Amino acid sequence: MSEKLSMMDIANELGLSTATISRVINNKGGYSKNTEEKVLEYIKDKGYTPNNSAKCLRTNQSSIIGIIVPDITNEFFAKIIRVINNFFLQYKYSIFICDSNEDGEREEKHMIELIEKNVDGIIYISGQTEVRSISEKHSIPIVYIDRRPDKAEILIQSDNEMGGYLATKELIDKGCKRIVLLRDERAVSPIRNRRKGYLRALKEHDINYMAELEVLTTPYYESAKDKMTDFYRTKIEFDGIFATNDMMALGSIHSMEELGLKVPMDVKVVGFDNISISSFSNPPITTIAQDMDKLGELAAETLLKLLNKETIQEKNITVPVVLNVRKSTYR
Amino acid sequence: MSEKLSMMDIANELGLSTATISRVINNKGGYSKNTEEKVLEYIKDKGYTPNNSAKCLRTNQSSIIGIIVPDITNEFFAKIIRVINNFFLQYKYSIFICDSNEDGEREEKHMIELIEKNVDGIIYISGQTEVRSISEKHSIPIVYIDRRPDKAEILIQSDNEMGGYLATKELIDKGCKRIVLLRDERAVSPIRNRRKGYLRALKEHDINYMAELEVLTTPYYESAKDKMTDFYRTKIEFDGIFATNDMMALGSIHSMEELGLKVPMDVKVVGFDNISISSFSNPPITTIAQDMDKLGELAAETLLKLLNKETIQEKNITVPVVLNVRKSTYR
DNA sequence: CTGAAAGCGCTAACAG
DNA sequence: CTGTTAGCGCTTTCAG
Repeated sequence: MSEKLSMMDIANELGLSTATISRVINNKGGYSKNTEEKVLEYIKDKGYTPNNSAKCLRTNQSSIIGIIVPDITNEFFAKIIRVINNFFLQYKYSIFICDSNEDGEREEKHMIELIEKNVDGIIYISGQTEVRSISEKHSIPIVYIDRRPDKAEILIQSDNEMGGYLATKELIDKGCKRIVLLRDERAVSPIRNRRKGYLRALKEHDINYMAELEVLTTPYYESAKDKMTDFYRTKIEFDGIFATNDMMALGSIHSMEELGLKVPMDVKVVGFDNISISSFSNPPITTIAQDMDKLGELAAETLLKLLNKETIQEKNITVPVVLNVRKSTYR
Repeated sequence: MSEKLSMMDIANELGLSTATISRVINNKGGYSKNTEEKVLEYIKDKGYTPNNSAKCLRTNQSSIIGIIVPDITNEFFAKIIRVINNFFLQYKYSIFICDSNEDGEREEKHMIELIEKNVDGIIYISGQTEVRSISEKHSIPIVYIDRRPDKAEILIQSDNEMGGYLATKELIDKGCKRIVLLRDERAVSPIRNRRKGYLRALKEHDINYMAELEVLTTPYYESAKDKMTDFYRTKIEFDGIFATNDMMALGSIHSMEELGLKVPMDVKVVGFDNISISSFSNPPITTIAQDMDKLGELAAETLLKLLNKETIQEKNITVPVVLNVRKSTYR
């Protein structure tokens, strides 16, 4: 209880100066074994904790890393956060998580918040197509994951093109000829690249791209389901669906089932992300697995290098993806 | 770029004092319309952001709320975080999230971290049975959610007893006589209470409690699945399973299926939490829905009251739960 | 090995 | 309506 202890209190109590206390706490050396013990013991006994604000004000180093994510509720992002958190824990950095709720305005507010908090660096997973320039006025190291804003300096992302390719190829290999691309309507870079992979796979197998097979939706279960139901009613023929994320894939599967079609017999489906639902659903969904651990780890490592003023040669790191074949594409 | 602007810079540039700048920024009144405009414009133009460390050092108010959660990757906790975050956003508080990874030691470290950061208050979802006493040495308002540590002052929790009761009653109503309690092996308070509800439902329906029908496991999919498979091999008869969370329920369903039993025909299953997987799995799982929104909201409101030095009469708030009947308990 | 003292950026009491 | 000033708790330079 009572008031929080300060170094001054300790110094007075022990007949030392704050300088010495500070030295011991940060073990900078230059004090006797005896003083060290005295100080350490006192601290432990009374439960002293340094005042981070004062420290930060003085040193201009907060030892805090900010992370901006579009949706903390999304397992994909939550996993990345966890990895980053674990990584920085060893280096005595704290993580400040900002959930932007897929809202661009809020992202900017969080950006300001992070600057006010004097964070030493930022890992930025943007929900937006373009990131505004606040960051330019302040020279904080930023590493981007997944979404590429126009002026991203350093970007870690999955090999989305390859993912799109593998997903589409899987459908083609399993006999699909008319493959719906059920995609996030936002033209963010991962989606653009997945689409490129889709196109490449079609081309390689001499299947013509048909614009009417491209269905746009917000990236959620409900809207994907509704959109596929609408699409089905247009009577445009199709025998496969490549959805740009797993929740959308699941939505499309449930839509098919409600319409009386069987997955994978009548329609085959591939998703993207490999969130846990994809393996627990019925049928389990064939999907492109992103390596969240690697994504987070690389972002963290890169940011750490930046913080240590090391130079980064690879400003654009791509993490491989893997096709997980499950029941939704069985023959 | 360049160095961060300070109030001093602005004051010099505009021929004012830092006091005036400060007053304008915090709109404390007592300045001319003219100065106000000048200052505000300058700030906007140059992109000044106050230094939170300095402010905090001076005022002893960080405007930060700390949240300690056992697992950020768990949808249940993620949803609560989101609600709390949204709530405090309106009140100009930032949220500092600490993921303890269900690790007691780390919880304590986070506690210290939060104190160092001078957080104004803490919302604490502990993974541990008992919370150590660090918090006692520092008088920070704490609101607990879900898990009750021994000395919790203020606790917000679901009506776990009722949940256990409703879950068990549902199984009994659907004809089950020998109901397995597949429970988290840790004796944390929500689990104890769910168990109490289980016992009450049995008693009310004149079914004897049988210790051999109580199966303990860690609260994850894999271990629950394995434990149920082991249990099945003991040949102890059972026709229903009440699992204390949804992932465990799902694990038990998959175990049953691998063993050749049909859910809900041969065995009926009820889970707890109502995470999204429970509605997307096959079969969809009957479960007890916790009201995460309410839980988070109440915790946030209560903490805010504490911060404003209002007195709390209700130190123990219970949030109702609801039974969601789905396919896993159809007759 | 240790201490004195300045100063990080801000707020608030006081003075005008 | 505005300025002066002290000081929050810490680190660091300089002096001893």
